[in-house]
Amino acid sequence: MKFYRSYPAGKQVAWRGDELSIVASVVRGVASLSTQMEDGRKQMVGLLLPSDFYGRPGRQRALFDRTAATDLLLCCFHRKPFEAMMIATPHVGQRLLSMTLDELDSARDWMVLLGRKQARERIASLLSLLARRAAPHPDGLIDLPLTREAIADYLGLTFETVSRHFSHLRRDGIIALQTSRQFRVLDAAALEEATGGAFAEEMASQ
Amino acid sequence: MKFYRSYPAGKQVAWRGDELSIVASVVRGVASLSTQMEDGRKQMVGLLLPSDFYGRPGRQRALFDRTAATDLLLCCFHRKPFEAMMIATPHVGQRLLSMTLDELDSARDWMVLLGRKQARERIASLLSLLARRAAPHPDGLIDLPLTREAIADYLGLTFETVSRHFSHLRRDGIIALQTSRQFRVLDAAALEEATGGAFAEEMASQ
DNA sequence: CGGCAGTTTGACCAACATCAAGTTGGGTGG
DNA sequence: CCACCCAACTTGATGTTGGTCAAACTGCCG
Repeated sequence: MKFYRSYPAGKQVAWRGDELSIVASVVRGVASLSTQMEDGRKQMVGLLLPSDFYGRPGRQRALFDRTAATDLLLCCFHRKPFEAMMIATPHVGQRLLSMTLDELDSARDWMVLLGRKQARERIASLLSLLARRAAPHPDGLIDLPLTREAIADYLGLTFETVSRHFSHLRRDGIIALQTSRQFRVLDAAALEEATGGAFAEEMASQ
Repeated sequence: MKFYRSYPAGKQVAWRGDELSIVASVVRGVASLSTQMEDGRKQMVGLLLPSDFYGRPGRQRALFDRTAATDLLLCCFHRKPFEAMMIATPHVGQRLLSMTLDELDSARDWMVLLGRKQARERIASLLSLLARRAAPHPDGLIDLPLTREAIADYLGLTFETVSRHFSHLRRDGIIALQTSRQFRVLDAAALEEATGGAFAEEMASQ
């Protein structure tokens, strides 16, 4: 019933409007959810890191594009049997409800970022998020699983603005860039300060 | 087990961090979910219209402020017994999961609006949303349940920008403003055009 | 050694924010 | 009943942030 699928970095996993025949959870790698407007403007609406779930029990068609941001390994279930299992074993549904509510809170946090934060704050927020969620290498180096363009699409900016503010944060001594895709936090307090305020979600467990 | 509570327009129903002892659904009126950053920047992250549910089964504390945008009537349940009922009758949980997934899709649509749409498109999108969801008066007049400032907080703009673009849409013959809190759609096609693209959510049922 | 995608940086520009007057309209008290 | 008040709204002048356009740089792959 359970099976694995892998996708190379950059590969589109599913398109908006596709039949949603499977649900899945991320085992390794990073996937993104995004939409594109007719004129090409693009907005990422979710970033799926290892352990995150993706799927829409009870829905026929995908509303957003799914892309493998890095090499990606998914643990998949066919949707129909999964839905049957949800009905048979209620606590699966309860667990899924709880995860969905958390995702909703994250989405709302992101709305604050997109609606009110400045470019520098948005980038600091993303770096802070990655520093918390991504497993750092032993030397404190953290992989950036996204290109400048993908970051821009996530933060509602252009890739030029993203690049500029990476440079600013580097010049300010807050982060160091090893390559353009790996960074290190030099001054965690200053980074936190630069985010413009914690996410509401972080208070959830308190 | 079920009881009703009403609040006058403008009244804060609950604050971020409050004990979440009840869950509720909106019977009449409009409520908003919002956060405020330390420096006062405010972002609304959800608008609750009649029939919408609010509450977080399984969560202790509210992460967002809740305010009555208009006079508001809520149908409330104490959280603990409600949670017990969810466990006892699984289809309540399934229904709630489905509603939460829809809300997540709406939130993601709003992220596109906040991240990528221009001021005029944001306002057209909100008017289009209200035209679809709010019951119009027999003569096609639609109530605006929000002040310019609340609209600005929802759309990630300032109230001046909101006011200016209302005027533009009026001058363009797309809408008419009866008072500043009631409008009529004069050219539905042009309004749709001005939104910059449909919400993904609208495709859900297809 | 190209070639090319991804990135950086600069110069300029446009959209929206900010600051600053006015205007409207409903409500209150004289 | 009118005068006043005040919050909500409108409109204008100016400033700032981030977008756009353009050019060069890096590093990886064939």
